[in-house]
Amino acid sequence: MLKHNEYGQFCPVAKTAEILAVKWMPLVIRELLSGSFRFNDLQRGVPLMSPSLLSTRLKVLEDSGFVRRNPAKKGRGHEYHLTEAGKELGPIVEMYGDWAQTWLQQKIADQDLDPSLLMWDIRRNLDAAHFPTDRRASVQFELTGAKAKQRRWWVVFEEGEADLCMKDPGHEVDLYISSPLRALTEVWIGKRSISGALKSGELVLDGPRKLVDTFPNWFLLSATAR
Amino acid sequence: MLKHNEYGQFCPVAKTAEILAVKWMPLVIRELLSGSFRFNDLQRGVPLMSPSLLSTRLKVLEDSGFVRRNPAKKGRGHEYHLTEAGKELGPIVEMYGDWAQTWLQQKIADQDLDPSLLMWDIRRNLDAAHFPTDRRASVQFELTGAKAKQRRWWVVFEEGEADLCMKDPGHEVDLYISSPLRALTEVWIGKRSISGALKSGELVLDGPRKLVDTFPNWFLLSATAR
DNA sequence: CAGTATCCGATGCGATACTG
DNA sequence: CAGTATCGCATCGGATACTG
Repeated sequence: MLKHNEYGQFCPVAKTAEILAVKWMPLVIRELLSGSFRFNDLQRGVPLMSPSLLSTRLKVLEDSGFVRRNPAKKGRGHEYHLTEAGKELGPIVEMYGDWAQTWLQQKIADQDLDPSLLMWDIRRNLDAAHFPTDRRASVQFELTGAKAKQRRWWVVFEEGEADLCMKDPGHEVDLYISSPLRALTEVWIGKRSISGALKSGELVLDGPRKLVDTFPNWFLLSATAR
Repeated sequence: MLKHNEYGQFCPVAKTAEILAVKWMPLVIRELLSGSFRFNDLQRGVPLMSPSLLSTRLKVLEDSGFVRRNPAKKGRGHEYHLTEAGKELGPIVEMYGDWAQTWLQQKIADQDLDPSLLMWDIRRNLDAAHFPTDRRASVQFELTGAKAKQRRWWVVFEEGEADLCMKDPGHEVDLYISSPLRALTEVWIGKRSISGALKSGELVLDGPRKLVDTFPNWFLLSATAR
């Protein structure tokens, strides 16, 4: 008997669809490709997916040989890594991004705006190596228009790492960044330019010249925007 | 409220997944890409999909602007054609095929063998222009091992067209082709070579030299095999 | 923290029948 | 021929709670 995700066709397209044309699956793979390998990190990339469902999806990928699950090097739990076959799904997922970027230029829906998802994405792509300081430094984001609890975020650069906090870590802030949630999201995914957002006054950078001017060097945009 | 195929994410990958990560959708698009544009023809490519579901999928594609539906030029009903945006899904679907071809080399399951799907695919890729005859010609396929009712097929070449019949059209047969269903399927999708299948004696061509020798010229393999 | 187990409701989708 | 309408069950998947 045919399982629910099977098509009963020998066509290779159908075989791939049995893996990819399943709810959440492309997003799980996107997360794995983007370098998250702990369960909790993966979850942050798909916050609306229940943990049990994420677990079963990962199991399918593991059983099919596209993900390898190993005991975590540090801490408890496991690490999930794409196998070579799994990594080869990368170009497909990238094309998803490119295609949407080209052909779905409609406005981002309000319900798709998500401060924590945005900040998590941003943090992952910050280039700490190009952040012009050698001591610890702190950047505060303020997403105007977001709910109070998700309005302020702090990124702490330290020893080449960038950590994201939802609570004020208490350090002195070196750079203040303020923007409406929508504007920063649109910049992030490449729908509008940094310079345009600055000119319009929506995106505001407040801090020492050195940090403001180098902003585009260490604030990297999403993969599809680049 | 989020609809069932939506993810609530601004990420372009998620936006494409809302279209493509839906059951049957990649196969419907594959059919549209491969040149079927009548409802019935589309159905022949996804025989296990119910017509009502095919209908709703087509409607989604139409409403999203990836398919255009026009009154049929001949006969009743409509023609479904991909828009430019829809056609741009072609490379993605092709990569599905390539990826499976590279990474899913497991044996074709028995339940995936389907004589009518195979013959329909084959017919669509026959190159009538390279079939070496100027009058009407007839080729009989015998799929040994298939159920009696799907065992024999006839292709009639006439005026540069190739027609597929499940019933003996009564013409004199110019070329007899015989093969186990599995062997012909594997040749078709590129898992094994024509010459290998001939040498092993599984694929047998019986007819005038001219037709036998030119077989690879007009019997074209699936897109992913090429 | 890193997942699993359980529950239950919504709905996706397959089957069948029907209609212009 | 070219689809639509209806029905009903299976299952998908979201929510919650729980455990090592």
